[in-house]
Amino acid sequence: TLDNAILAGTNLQTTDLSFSAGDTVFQRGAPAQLVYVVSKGALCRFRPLPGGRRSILQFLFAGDGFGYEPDRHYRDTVQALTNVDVLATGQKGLAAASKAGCSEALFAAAAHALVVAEEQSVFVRGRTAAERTALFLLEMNARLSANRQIVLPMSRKDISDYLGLTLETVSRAMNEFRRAKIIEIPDYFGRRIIIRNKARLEKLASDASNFEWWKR
Amino acid sequence: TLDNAILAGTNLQTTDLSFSAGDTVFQRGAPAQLVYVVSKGALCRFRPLPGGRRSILQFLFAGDGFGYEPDRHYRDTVQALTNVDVLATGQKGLAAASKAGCSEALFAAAAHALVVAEEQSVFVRGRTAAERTALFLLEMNARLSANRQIVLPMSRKDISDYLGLTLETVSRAMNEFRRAKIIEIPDYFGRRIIIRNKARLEKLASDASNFEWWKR
DNA sequence: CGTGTAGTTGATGCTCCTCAATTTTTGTGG
DNA sequence: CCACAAAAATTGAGGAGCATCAACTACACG
Repeated sequence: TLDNAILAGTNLQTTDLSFSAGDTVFQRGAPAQLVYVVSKGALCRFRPLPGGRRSILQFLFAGDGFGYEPDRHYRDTVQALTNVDVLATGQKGLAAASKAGCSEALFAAAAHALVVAEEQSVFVRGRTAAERTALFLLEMNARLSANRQIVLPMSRKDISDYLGLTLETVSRAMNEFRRAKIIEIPDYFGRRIIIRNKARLEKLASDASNFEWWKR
Repeated sequence: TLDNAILAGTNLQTTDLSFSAGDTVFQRGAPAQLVYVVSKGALCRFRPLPGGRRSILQFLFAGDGFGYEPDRHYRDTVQALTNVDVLATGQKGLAAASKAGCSEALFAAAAHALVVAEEQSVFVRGRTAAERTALFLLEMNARLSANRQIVLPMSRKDISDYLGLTLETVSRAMNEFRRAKIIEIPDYFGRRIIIRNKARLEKLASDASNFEWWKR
């Protein structure tokens, strides 16, 4: 949301770009040249960890911005989960623009992004696998539900790297929800999900203090 | 560090305040009226969790700022760990000051605070108890070591709430370090600590990608 | 039809949490 | 200064939860 404000406040020249599923938009450590906004599709922003694991910090959907860095280099890697269209513009112009007029809005956006990041770090702690999975489903429901069903753009491994679990544990948690009639997973290829009992899901996720931190 | 910049950029009237060990400076949910900077002593900023547990987001030492909120209410509780002196000023004047001149510096500070929060959330994940404890000791070493020894102002419980572990696990980890001659714990509860083998501590903490994220 | 991929399911073990007892240090009152 | 209680830390035994390893199933692709 910080990146959104940065792009919104500018009337700079932008470029349309497309990536295929699996493409890397940029890698951690590369010189930070562009700032992006998602037009269509889904991506993830992550940090590679020792041992072939990843820590996924954020899933990115239409309207989400990414790629702004206070320093010269990208701190995370961003990869496309599906085919995506993005809007990009250079960082150099942005620095000038921020000095110009819209720095008040920029500060508000940065402060808000900080709040979101802290809330997220609170909620990952000390929670059980079921609680985190329930929270994840509610978050995805809020962001990409269409006529009462969710189509997850990410694999079980992606979810597990986001929640700090293994893909087996995520799979088990989801199928326990299914057996308990809380959700439905129509296809065997388990990406389409229908929430049957949102109240119970919220109860599971609750205890987790504020389970609505992702609402902007 | 966000709060620091906010106070640094202002020439507002400030008040000196003192708190005793254990005092609550403000509670989550209370109307946010003041912004603070620590002059002397140590505090912690935390979120109460269901089950009598806490998630400690930050330990605060001399020079650290806290209490700035984009919204009307404090999102966390802040408690004094030792006797502390703080400097405080009202938030109303700050809003005006930020609109005036120093918003560029404010944005930079907010963006930097965001980076720190994200780095921290990465490092809490997926690490073992020993890795986290090693990281904690290195962080405290960087922040409050005096002639080669650290005097921790916080209890084992505080540390465990910061690292997302139990106090027993923290105690065990520390004493394993002691047995392995990595650190020394002479006396005075377990609060005085001398690092004997910093290299090995860093090796333990490493794997944890960037183990120096706390250096401003 | 095979091959590859993503997901599910099961068995086993390790790490850390829980509960409980003991030791060490601090503080208080005689 | 010493005895006593309270607080903080250490240590141990047992158990819960998740990771790991491994097999198996359904679907997609040529």
